[in-house]
Amino acid sequence: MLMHNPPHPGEVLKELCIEPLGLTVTEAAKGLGVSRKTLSTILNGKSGISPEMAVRLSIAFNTSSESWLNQQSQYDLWQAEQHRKELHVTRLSAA
Amino acid sequence: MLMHNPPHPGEVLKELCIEPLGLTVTEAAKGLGVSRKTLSTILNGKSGISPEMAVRLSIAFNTSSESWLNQQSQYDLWQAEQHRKELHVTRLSAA
DNA sequence: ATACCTGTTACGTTATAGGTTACAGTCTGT
DNA sequence: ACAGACTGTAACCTATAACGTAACAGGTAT
Repeated sequence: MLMHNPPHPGEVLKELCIEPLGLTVTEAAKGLGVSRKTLSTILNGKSGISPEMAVRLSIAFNTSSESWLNQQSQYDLWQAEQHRKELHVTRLSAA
Repeated sequence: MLMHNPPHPGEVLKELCIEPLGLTVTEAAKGLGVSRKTLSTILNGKSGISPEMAVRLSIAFNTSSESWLNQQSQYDLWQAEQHRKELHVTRLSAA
């Protein structure tokens, strides 16, 4: 289980890829083959990185698609773990 | 990038958790706090393991939620990678 | 000031996880 | 043998989220 709130992958994308290369949202979106809106919502943490988007990012930035999707998974999982106590789940053992 | 088609997480869940413990779908669903249908569709590969479901599984089977969600990510990513060629993405470098 | 480009928001579409309910098959107990 | 309870699954509906198109507000340059 993770200890600290992982950053939203869109934040990482912005700081590690978009800004260092001096790319605008428009340019990056065009390169990724998505609308400006789609990229914008990701960068602002409004939506997550889908599996297909992870592949797009891997092509555009020559990275691994796994790293992008794993970041998203860690983020989603941390959110879900916050409600662990509220889930009515019982330990399961041999019937 | 993964080389081989990863199994659907539901298949793993069935073979590693449900069947070894001799649990029925009904019993397991009750323990997990979800409907029989929800568990059934997962076991049959009709739906994936959501972040919340990963946490449920981690509680019920005393495992890590990460392992479940990562399995799902690997599965989803492999599907997305199959269409890598069809995505119109261009390499992005400094503007 | 007028035209263009920026990023973002509003709206509609589509896909999917989830619950409730209904169904078909399989036991079990009279 | 059959009535009842249980099994897993399918049908139907709802909620959430990713995506595109189009409209918007804020700049900048001509």
